[in-house]
Amino acid sequence: MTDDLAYDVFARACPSRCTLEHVTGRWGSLTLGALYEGSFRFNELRRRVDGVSEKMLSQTLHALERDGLVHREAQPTNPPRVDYRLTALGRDIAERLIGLIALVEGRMPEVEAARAGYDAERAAPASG
Amino acid sequence: MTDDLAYDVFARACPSRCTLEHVTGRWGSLTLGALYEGSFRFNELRRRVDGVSEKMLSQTLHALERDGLVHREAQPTNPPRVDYRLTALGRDIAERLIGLIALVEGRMPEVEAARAGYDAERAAPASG
DNA sequence: CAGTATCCTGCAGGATACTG
DNA sequence: CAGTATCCTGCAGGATACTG
Repeated sequence: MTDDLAYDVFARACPSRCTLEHVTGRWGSLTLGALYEGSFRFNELRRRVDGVSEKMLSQTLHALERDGLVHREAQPTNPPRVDYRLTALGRDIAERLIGLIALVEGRMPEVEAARAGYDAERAAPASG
Repeated sequence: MTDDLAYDVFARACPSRCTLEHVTGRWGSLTLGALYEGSFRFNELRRRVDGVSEKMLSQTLHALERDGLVHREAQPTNPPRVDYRLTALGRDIAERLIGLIALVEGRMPEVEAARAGYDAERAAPASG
């Protein structure tokens, strides 16, 4: 049993914050985003979720499956075929998450401008 | 200069993902949530954002200020008084974030049920 | 293919002490 | 009060090897 305990420890400290972390976390959000596009097999997901390792994808999918956001369907063939897709709940949450991401992305010009201003102020503190 | 470089390094890898991480990250989300309630001073925020250390609150506020989500207003009195509040952009983003959180919290019964099912299946694999 | 098991490292972030 | 500077540690998460 890898570090399956990870979410147990987490679970102890969090009812919903835990799920939120699965949803908004680095790999969680990217995985939900990928699965919002459709159903995928493990290695398809690995390719879609840029930069994710086997271990982290596996861990992320387990967490999301346990939370009831992702459905895992395994065919007992050889070689095995496993498909992952969002549940209804997962789709609802992914939608909101994507909404938040879209909002932030749409406002990036403002963010970039703020950053430029902030940095400029630090570079030339005399002008204040 | 503490680890101010942290967000520079980040910034190199991310245009919007970086901001997203500030928004959805552990302290970022809690800080936005707290500031959505009103304007607060540094130590007021420390008390409201449960469990945050001085260092992390300072770092978080800097990141959010730089991104243009939080406005910092310092009075040059002695002792100093500094107030933090959301900008218009910060409010828009906080609203969406809170919407996501509310959705997840509202659906926690489903999540808990899914977890119970998942765990039960693991505990008694014979019943499958 | 779809994972799990081990080992290892960087860095988020806590604790503590200090400053204008 | 509102922070910054230093030091230190646990753990997220990568790399690699292995399995049904």
